[in-house]
Amino acid sequence: MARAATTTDVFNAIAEPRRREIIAVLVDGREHAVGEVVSTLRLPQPTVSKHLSVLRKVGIVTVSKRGQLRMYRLNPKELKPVHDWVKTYERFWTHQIDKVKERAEQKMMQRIVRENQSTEREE
Amino acid sequence: MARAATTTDVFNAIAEPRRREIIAVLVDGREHAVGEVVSTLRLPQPTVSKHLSVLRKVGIVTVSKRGQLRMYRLNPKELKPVHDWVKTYERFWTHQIDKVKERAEQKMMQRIVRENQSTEREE
DNA sequence: TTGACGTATTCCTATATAGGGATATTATTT
DNA sequence: AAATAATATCCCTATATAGGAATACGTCAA
Repeated sequence: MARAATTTDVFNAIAEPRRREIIAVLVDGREHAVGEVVSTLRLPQPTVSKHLSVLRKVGIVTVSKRGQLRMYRLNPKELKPVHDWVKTYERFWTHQIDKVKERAEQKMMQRIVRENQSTEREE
Repeated sequence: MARAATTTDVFNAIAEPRRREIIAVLVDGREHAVGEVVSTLRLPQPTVSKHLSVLRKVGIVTVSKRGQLRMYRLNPKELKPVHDWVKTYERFWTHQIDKVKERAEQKMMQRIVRENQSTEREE
């Protein structure tokens, strides 16, 4: 079997860096014409249109016609599944600082223990 | 150009649902043999080995030999880039409730405005 | 109507899967 | 050494890109 289509779900859609760049351009929540994205990212227009098509198919963006313009708007709640998934693993690096602290405290304790042992020996 | 390799970065690696399942099996942070993953997910052994290979190449898992076993361990901090990226868009659904309230208030205001306009016309 | 503009679509090619099946590799046991 | 066990790798096929180039499509303006 081949790799799942990019339009299968959000995870596949956002794997492409250019699509994440396009999402970043739309982050202000307002409508943007294709041409705006093209000039902002300096990519060929067909490239942008194709990527926007993928994002639209998975629901990350919505389109509306304004004259001859196609206005794209970010639909950020479609990114929530990704957030929910990765949130499960957040604690691993969030508690990293605590672990560093913990190790520092352990070393401190060991030093104190050594000093006490020395003192005991001296007595 | 073809699609970027699954081993290009974490975003491409986690696009495959089976790989996310494997990550979930390893979430306890302990070492797991390939056979454990195979029996847990009931997937063919070569399939699991191939997916683990992809995860290893992008650093999401680490391997160590224990006799004839290969022990895989999750390296969750490699998922942080995904978390950091999607965190940018978190506010959009976190403040969703506030937005609903906001829209309700706007409608209320508009109703009041309309009522005042009617009153003005009547005067 | 004709032309210009903004955008989508089609055609092309090189590349990379994911899974199935078979087999190679490495370690262990008898 | 031979058999067994755990895992990785190889070969195969169907499928799906992403990007470039050309073109079709829909809308606006003169």
